[in-house]
Amino acid sequence: MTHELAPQYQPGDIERALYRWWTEQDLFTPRPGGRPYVIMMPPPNVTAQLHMGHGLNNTLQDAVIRFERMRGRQALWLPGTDHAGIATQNVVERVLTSEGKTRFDLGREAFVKRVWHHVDETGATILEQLKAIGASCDWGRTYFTLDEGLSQAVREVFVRLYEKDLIYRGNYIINWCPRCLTALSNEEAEKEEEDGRLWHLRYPLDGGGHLTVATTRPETMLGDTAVAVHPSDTRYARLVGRTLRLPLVERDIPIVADDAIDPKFGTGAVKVTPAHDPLDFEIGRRHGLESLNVLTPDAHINENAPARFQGLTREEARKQVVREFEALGLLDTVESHRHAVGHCYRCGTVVEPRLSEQWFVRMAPLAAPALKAYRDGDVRFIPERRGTEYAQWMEGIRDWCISRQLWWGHRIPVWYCEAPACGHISVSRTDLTACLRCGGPVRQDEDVLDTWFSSWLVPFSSLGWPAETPDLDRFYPGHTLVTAPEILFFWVARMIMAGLEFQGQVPFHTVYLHGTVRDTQHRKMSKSLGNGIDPLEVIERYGADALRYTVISGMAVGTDLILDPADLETSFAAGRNFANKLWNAGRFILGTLDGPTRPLAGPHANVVRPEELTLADRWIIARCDATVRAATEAYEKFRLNDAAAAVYHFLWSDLADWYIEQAKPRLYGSQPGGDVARAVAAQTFDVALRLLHPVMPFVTETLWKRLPGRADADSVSVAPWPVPDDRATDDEALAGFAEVQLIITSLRQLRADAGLHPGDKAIGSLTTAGAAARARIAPSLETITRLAKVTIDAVVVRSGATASAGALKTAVLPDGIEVSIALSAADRDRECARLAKEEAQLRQLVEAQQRKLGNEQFVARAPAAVVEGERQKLATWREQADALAENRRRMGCA
RNA sequence: GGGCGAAUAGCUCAGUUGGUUAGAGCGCCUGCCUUACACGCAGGAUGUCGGGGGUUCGAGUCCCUCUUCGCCCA
Repeated sequence: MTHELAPQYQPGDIERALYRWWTEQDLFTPRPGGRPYVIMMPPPNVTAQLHMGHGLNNTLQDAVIRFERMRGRQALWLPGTDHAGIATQNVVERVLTSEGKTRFDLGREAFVKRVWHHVDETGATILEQLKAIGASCDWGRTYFTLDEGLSQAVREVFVRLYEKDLIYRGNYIINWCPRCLTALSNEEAEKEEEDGRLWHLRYPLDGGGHLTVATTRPETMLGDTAVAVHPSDTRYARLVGRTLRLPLVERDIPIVADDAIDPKFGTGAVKVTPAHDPLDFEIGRRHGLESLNVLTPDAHINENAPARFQGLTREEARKQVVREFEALGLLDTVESHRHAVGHCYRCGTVVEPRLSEQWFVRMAPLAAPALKAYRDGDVRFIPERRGTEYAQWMEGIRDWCISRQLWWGHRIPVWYCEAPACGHISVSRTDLTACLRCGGPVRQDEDVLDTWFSSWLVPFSSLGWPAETPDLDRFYPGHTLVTAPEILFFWVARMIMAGLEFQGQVPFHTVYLHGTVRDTQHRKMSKSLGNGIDPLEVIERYGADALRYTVISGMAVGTDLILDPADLETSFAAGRNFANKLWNAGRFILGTLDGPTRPLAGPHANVVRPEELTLADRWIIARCDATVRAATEAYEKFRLNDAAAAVYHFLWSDLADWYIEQAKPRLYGSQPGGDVARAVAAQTFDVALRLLHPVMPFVTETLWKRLPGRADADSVSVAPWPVPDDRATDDEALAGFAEVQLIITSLRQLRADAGLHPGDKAIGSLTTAGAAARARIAPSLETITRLAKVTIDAVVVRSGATASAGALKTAVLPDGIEVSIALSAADRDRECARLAKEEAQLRQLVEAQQRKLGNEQFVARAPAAVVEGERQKLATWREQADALAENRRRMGCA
């Protein structure tokens, strides 16, 4: 069997074939039986290419779903793709630009056709790429947000909300991207702190003098229709109601008093531009001011401004306005000023607040139940603090601008009557050709809906809603959502609202928001910075398991994942090395087996009886059981890094470094008890493979399938999850083998300190203070001498007379155990110095401990068990220190 | 401006309700191709737990304060 396995694990040979086998066996379709467990994949953009963010997000989801699948749940991980309105339209428009065309050259119909063509060609790419990392999705249920059914869901929701008066159309200030030429929601305009300036501009008063206003955006003064001050501001009280002459434009504008003005900001007098600022818009409404739009959709000055400004960009206009104020002597001071500026989340362009007619969702009625669900504990966040962000957002909820001036997406299901006297607005689940009121000709709204307006429905639209399907019945509500914190408001919060509104239940109970992938300078990985890592390249070089291990072990709850794009070796070698270690441990264990092993438990005739187990057997079984408990608890708490670390330590340190090495003579076959050692090795390895499978599915499956007794169709991905076994708990074995390990390690230290060549056997001795310790350790003498490469004849109870004098290098262990190796005379002085140093360290500890125990307060107030523990420590250290002193005396140290 | 979080070895992070001599992985140093693995084995070095103050018998852990960094909202 062994000859089939190469000495080094070659993931490339194995992964692709194994993934195909998994899907052929249909292992990722929910298996009837257990309770459902559903994870909705955050649908990637249909045109996206896999990046580390996807790699991280989907690895975490896969680990969770594989864990639950093995625990016997009907595990559904539902994949899909998002049509991503702006992003996808941008992609295709860029292609057109390279052909020297615009979407307007093609016209709407041809353009949309072109986008579909592009999506059909490239759409499946990212899902195919997810297969490379091992994603165990149910591909048979894959959806696309523009599919017929999901589009029907969008219409259903639009109509229902409209009929409940939760969708309305209105003229408001929205965030406008002058590059994408569309409205954005508040969430899509990302605020960033920037160094700007505050210009103080003088506006002449009628009848002489002037009023100074402060602004961060001088160019908007072209659209000013008032200046506002706070009503209680005594500096300006007498000016309210008077008129100013707006410079450059030469328009008369009033001075109004409004509570919204902050008297402490700037001069306390604020220019009011209702068409270009949300606050100013409200002020304008209250005072009946005109809203004068001075910008074109692509942010150039329009015909409402004086001719010399028309056609300038907003940046050019700003300079020009400031120049002219300066020339007129109307520029007061200019100070630097930090402020938040909105940027388009798709293209980064500075957004323009713009007065425009759009469709909105009235959010307050939807937010109230969503907030209550959180407060009631129906939905929880990991880490918890994200919940407070969620609650804050819900409390300050603002209406959602859902119309987009794009062509790619769900067209708004609204038809305007063109009959002159009617003007009715028809909203419909089906396409209309006639007005619902008068039967006259209709024209459909030109705009499409925000992509998130379909994403927020995914937890049920992907299951067939609005149709009543078995899937909806079976898989709604789901359980866990694993996603990035960036889309907490965009997506997660809105899904909760939609779930409550349309299904009456939250769509999932746990939201795990993981960190962000960053480079070593803690910058977010991005295409534009060029600091990204290509997951497919990592998989090519290190294997999918290595990628997954690195990502999971670096991803503690609440932290970011730091990777070095310039040094993949540093980031990913650990995972590759671990896979290889596992491979070789498996290679060795499998090589020792020539058939099924004896069972360790159960009502079998050939079951291994407890008295057949050696100390090492009992120890590894107990360690294995402890690892089952630790790993299971960690997975349950989404502490996947802890789960990975627990199994890593068990496999590498406990099983490979200690158990296999200890058991080698028995495993090789010639020694008695070989069948027991083989049974213990094979079965603890089996458990470890199952525990690790959610993290490293490929290598674990490959090895697990080769264990004896497996049928061809068996897969670890649906093997039962290991359960803790109280009979395996064995504190005596844990302590007993730990003592043996300490003795071996101490002897190795003595060897290394003495500069012995690793190949040479040292002459040593092992003494105890009493007979009990001697009896305990004696059975492990073979293990000790073999693993420490020391010749020791017997464990001896020390007495004054037997204390050996001369050039011995000695280590003093707890419980009166001393180990020694023979030392050449030349090394004696060095050894004396080392002993003196060690003793001094112990004496310090003893002193500190005596102070602690001499403190009456401590003895009186600390729990008795703690005090007793501290007494034990003092005794041990004192004993060790005394023994070291005795050694120095024996060796004749100065 | 409001709210929240973080600061522990060179790096990335653990450290559960205060109670071993503060740990792991990687990196580093030394010696080894010991027939599963050099993607390995054995050994080693490294921390005023961000600064200051306080509570306590006892503080990396709790409280206050300062500094720095990050996140969310305005």
